Amino acid sequence: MKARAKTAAVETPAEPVGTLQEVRDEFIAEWGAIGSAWGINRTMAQIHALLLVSPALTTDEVMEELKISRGNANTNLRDLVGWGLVRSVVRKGERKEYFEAEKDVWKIFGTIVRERRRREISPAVRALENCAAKSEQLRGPDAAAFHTMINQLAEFVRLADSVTERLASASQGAVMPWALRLLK
Amino acid sequence: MKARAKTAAVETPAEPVGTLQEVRDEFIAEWGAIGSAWGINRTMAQIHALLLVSPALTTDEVMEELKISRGNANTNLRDLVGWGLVRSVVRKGERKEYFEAEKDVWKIFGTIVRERRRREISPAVRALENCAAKSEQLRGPDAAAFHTMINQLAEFVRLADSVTERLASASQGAVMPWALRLLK
DNA sequence: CTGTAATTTCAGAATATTCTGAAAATCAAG
DNA sequence: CTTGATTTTCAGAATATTCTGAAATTACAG
Repeated sequence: MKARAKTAAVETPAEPVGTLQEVRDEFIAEWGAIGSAWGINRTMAQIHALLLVSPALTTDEVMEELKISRGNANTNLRDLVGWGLVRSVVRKGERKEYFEAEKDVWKIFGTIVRERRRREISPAVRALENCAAKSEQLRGPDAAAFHTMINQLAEFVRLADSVTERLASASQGAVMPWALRLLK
Repeated sequence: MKARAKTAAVETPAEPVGTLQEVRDEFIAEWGAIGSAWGINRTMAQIHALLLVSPALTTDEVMEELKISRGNANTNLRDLVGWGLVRSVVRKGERKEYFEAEKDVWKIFGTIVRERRRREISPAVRALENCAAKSEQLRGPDAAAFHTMINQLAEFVRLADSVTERLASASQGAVMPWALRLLK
């Protein structure tokens, strides 16, 4: 049960910082909070966190660790697979399905950016360009001001869309020097 | 009521694209949807959209346009002012307060990035660094793997934090060439 | 096939978020 | 002060989201 090194009990004179189990749980809770601040379902983010710091786990192990129902675990694991953040692996000779998270932070970042672009930015671009096109037809002073504003927004979001497209497909090696340049 | 150019009724042989009123409402609905996809309250995003394409409005005008209650309008207007996306202006001789949106898209972008960094990224950095520090103390093979993962995440998020800090305070003139370089 | 483990689905329950409307507080002019 | 316009607050209602648990389905070994 205890995931402590065997020597720990006899020394460690300083204040205890918590067991691996405790720090792991803290991380899972934090990552869940971070996820929900960014529009990702809290449980999904917690499962993701758990898998980031675990070997491949089964649905039952995830249920047990996070104390969640089978339906909840199944749905969110599927969603994570859908995002491309988790893959399911089958071990030969076993019926059960195991789930394993991608652990390369740059790949994780690329996947999230790509998915959010696809699901949220690109539709927004289309919607704004549609409004911009319609406002083009309108005449009158109010329409002119409206048209100007919409066009500025559309142009800006289009630029953001292009930038995220590049970011999503770039590798760490490509992004780092670029980030460092920005940081002076 | 009709915000159409006076000539429109006699020509416009092509299919009508909608009145200014209609396109404006479409834009407000779209911007609301975009906002909620990014973790911003839908009504807040709609009020923001309305103010983006309007002159300064009073609380009552916002209520009327969006068909929302006084409490709702007041709270969300205050939040927008808190974000720095809207300012309240007082006209001499009038008691009522008017609300006016910042209309420079680059300033809007900077404000949003700065606020999200302050409210969401920076706390995440602190939380992760806290976990990283605690995991440092732990011993054992499981702890080592855990520690490695947490450190990679912490380092990555720290980089993201720095980049957004720069982005938030940069002007259009500074960001554009940098974005264009990225786009080849 | 048959039996059983594993997975998926989904109606209703539990939670969380947002909104309303009216009362309370604030403010400024007289 | 007093009055009336304006703004703020917040309890309860309405809505939206997420979760549970068990039944239905699927998949596979024998």
